[in-house]
Amino acid sequence: MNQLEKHTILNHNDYLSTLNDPQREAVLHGEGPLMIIAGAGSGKTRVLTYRIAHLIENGVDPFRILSLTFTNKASGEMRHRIEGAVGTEARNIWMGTFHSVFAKILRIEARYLGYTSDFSIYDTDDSKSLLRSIIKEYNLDDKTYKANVVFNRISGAKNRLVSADDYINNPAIQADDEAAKMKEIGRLYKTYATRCFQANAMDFDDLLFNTNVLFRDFPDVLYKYQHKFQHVMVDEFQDTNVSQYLITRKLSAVHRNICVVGDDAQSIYAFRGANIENILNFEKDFPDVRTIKLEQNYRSTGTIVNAANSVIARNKSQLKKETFTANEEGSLIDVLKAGSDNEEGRLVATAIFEEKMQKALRNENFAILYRTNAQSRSFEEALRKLGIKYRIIGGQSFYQRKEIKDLLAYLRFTVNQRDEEAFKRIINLPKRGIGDSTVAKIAVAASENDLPIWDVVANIGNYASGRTITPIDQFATLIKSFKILVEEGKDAYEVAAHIAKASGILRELYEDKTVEGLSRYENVQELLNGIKEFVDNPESEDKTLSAFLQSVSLLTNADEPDDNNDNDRVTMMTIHSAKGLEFRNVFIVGLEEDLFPSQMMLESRQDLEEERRLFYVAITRAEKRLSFSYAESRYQWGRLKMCEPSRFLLEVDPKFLNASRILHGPERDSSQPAASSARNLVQRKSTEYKPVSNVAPHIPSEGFVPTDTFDLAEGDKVEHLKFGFGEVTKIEVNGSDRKATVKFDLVGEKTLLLSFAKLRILK
DNA sequence: TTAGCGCATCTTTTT
DNA sequence: GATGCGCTAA
Repeated sequence: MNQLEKHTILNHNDYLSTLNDPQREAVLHGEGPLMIIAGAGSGKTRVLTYRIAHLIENGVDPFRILSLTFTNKASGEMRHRIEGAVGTEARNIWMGTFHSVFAKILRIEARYLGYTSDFSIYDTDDSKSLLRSIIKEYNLDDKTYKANVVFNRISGAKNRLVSADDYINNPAIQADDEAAKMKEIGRLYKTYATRCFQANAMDFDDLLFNTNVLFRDFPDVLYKYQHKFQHVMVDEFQDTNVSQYLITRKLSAVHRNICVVGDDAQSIYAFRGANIENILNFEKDFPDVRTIKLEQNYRSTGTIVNAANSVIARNKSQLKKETFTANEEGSLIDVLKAGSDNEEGRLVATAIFEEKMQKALRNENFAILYRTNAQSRSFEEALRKLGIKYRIIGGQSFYQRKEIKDLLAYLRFTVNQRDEEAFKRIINLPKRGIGDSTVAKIAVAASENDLPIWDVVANIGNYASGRTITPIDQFATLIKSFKILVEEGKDAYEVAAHIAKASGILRELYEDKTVEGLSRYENVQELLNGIKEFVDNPESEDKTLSAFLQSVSLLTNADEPDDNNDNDRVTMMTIHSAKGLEFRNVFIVGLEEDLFPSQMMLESRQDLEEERRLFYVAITRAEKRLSFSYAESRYQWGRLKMCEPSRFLLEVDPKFLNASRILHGPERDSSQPAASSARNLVQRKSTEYKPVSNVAPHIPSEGFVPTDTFDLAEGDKVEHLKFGFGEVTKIEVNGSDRKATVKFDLVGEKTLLLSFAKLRILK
């Protein structure tokens, strides 16, 4: 470290004086286990940053600090801030997400587990696609065995460290599956695991599962890392699952310097196996733990903090914690009520526009938070119309686009010819006349001769004859030529640029002159630029294609290629990805029953508490001003759905709501859903309906009537809040789905889901 | 045997 | 809005 850098180190007085007592105590805590229960906005990241800086100042080698987070965003932010405090030494800290850090370790130790260090990482799409083909091979009904469900069962098992054999031999699990009429899941799990292994591939859960196996079966390896990491820190501890917790516990068993930071009120990943119990178990596993609570909120106004507390207080399971703030009261929470999703978009966009003008704010001061990614559309359109720049985090991320995944599949297959999913993706791309049945034949030949698929492809002449031989042979030659580049030691960019051209991917996209084709071409170019950046970045020590793939497969939405110098944008994202962030003004939108709280969550887990914590997380993102919005109807799958306001609106203590300012825009909505493909437009035309205008705005002051159940019969006369008078022509009951077709005087026939419909029966 | 088209189906959240 | 599946023409 040079003199100048040393100068940037904060001295004790500088930073300690800015902390309150519990914060300072957490920073200065020396050896031994430490648990920090940190409420929202309590300066948690600052404490963690200073703590690490303090350790380094006191002589701890950065190489011997392991700091784990959940998102790339969070770890990038932390690294940046530590660098600000201690200089470039911060780069040496082992810091990253659980998945990226342990992927790195697995890559180093791969041979112990029978993998090579070039192993592929299957993303969720790869996993599901593999499962689909296994389900097909077993001739199981894909209606009962849905890839999604099977995948979730397997994932859940892995997160509890249940191997395929454990799964099959566990009577309780088997009884469970039997009850769900899916007793073959164990077999599917076993085959899935085998196929992943044969493909030299790990899925996301394997990265943690296999780390556990590595540390369990190879004490020497465990010993090495146990001694290496003198200090272990875990951020967002409430979101760790059993698998993650066991890894960190093992790693810190020698030095016992483990510091976990969490807030049980913000645990929102139970669906991924997160286990609040970990917080409770922690005190059992480390009886000498020092527990520090950070309860003062520095982020939000009094109104926001108190409103958040009024919501979370309804949860039964929680640790004792009193969050408070010394900040100003601030303004009340606005409630925006819209007639449709498009109008909701306009109301929010207008509110942003006006607030921006009045208070001279920047776009980046605003965030729109929603429960599901699909909700972003109406806000995009409205913001665009007002000329407000925005960015969307998440959703269909850059790395999930077809053209990107296609090129990445080529790169993956070049590095790892056993990667079955990559193979399936590229064997006939661009079209070279190798169809499904040919691929199936290759697979048969491979399993008959007990060889990897690639061995058959590379020597296709020995296994088949006929017309398909030529294109397969050409494909094999192509891949071999790519491999040679890698072996010659060319860097990731050189290889990738060559592959993009030689594979024909670029040419095919270039010839597609449609708007979509153009943007795909640009996306591929952008990926190549990204690879160039990776290669040119002095921080990446390993510039091989393999290293690039490892880093890129763990990137997701948070790490979109940046639009650089243009950061003044309104941010839109799901509440899940908003955790850890803060914005001056926040809009929580789509506050409708069954959307937020999500219907699925209520049906499958009966867990309203997690949804409520999610609401709590959303509220506490706001610094100065908070708005809620909901729509009375919204398009879903090309259909109009009637909505009830969310019960969560009622759970906020009304004294924090600005009920007098409930906004209601004019309903002159043509409600044309955005049509991206002509094909779907034709399909949608048949269900098109004419909107009705002028619904009397009703103000939810007293509360909302809970959804009624109706005893409808054909021939009943009904009144609908929005469509007027009508007569029921048909009733359909399909499981929990109850649909009524009603012929309205004004708008013709409508099919309504009864749970959503605002219907009144006329006697 | 492959490629292309129309149809049906399913939607939570993330690494 | 997106994706998989099955039918049909070449």
